[in-house]
Amino acid sequence: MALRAAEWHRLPTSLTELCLDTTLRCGQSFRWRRSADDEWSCTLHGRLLSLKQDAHHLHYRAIYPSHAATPHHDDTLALLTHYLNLAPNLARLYEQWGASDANFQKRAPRFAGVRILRQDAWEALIGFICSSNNNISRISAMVHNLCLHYGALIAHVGDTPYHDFPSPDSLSGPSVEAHLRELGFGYRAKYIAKTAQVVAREKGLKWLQDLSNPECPQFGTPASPAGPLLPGGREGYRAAHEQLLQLSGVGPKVADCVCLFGLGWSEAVPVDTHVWQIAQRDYKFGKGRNSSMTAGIYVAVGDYFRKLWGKEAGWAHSVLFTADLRAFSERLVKKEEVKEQETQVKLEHGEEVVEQVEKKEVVKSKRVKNEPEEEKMLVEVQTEVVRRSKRRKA
DNA sequence: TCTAACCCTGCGCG
DNA sequence: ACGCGCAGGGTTA
Repeated sequence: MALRAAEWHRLPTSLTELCLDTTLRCGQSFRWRRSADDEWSCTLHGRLLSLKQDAHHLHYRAIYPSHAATPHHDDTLALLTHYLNLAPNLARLYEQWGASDANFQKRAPRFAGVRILRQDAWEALIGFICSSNNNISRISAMVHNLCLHYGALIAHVGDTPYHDFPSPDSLSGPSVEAHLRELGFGYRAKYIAKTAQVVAREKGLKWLQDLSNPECPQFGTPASPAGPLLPGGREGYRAAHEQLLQLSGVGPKVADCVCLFGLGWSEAVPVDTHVWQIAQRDYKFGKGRNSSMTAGIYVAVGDYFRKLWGKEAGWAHSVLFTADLRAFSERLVKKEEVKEQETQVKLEHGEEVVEQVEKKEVVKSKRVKNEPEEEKMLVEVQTEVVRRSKRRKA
């Protein structure tokens, strides 16, 4: 029987609830590729998934490998709902974060629809090992190479082949490290090879998957409660983070990325140089010469944001992170000249500090060569802050 | 707790 | 043009 061309399906959604263009480019995942003008494709659970979006609908299509028959009961809708994490009401979450944080309220509107994906834990682990001291476009290229050389071919879009993400087993071979070095992975080659071996032979993939938040487990597993939120995060999150640190190439930041993007721990707040800069610029963390990102500071920043935003702190953090990405700099708030008067109250070193803040936003033009095709003037907003602080006893 | 070294690339500057 | 410094979603020893 002749194979029917894969059909497009659709489900209702708004750009406030899900913005594909932002969500798939914001650096939480590295495998989605543009397969057409407004179409994104990626292999997922043994099939090629393509997505596009208009104002009212998300359109999706699944293509299975030619040797595999299209399953009678296609679970693509369930997979998509799980992967895109469509259950939470995002507009409401944005409202909540904005209500407790004026900075979020100010920056988030241009970055609506950023959704935390529920990625496969193993994929997230390897992807974020690649992310150390690296940029998103090279990380994506590296992950793409991993799939090309070690993952099974799933399907083509036009002439472009799409491969699956490689299993721990297939990255455990004796020559993997040398090969990855040839492919330009640098020192990460060793981390990947070593971690693959440990997961494949020693700990097992189940070990990794069992670190998941039981409230939103890996695709296909039932949910159960995860316990109360503590200042440092729920107990299961703390445990997962600690376990991940055993792996080669996994430090605090990468472990938090895996927790947040691959294991469903929404309170995980990965603090990278970028977030650290945000914390210093917008949340009054120390800017002094000697305020480096120590382990203690790392925890303090995470705890601060968990207290500010609550259980979904990692999600809120991702929105602000996205707002600071160079790739999205054309969306920065553009104002001729704004003067604001705000009164902020916050805790610093156990003291309550009342600040009269005057902000002057100065528009600065800057040329960005990063995106050659859109060689246009991008607007960067620089905020000059004049503070008059008054301390009073708590 | 603090530093340098680590792979590789793209950008800005002299 | 070309070389150099520097940073890019850090981690390791």
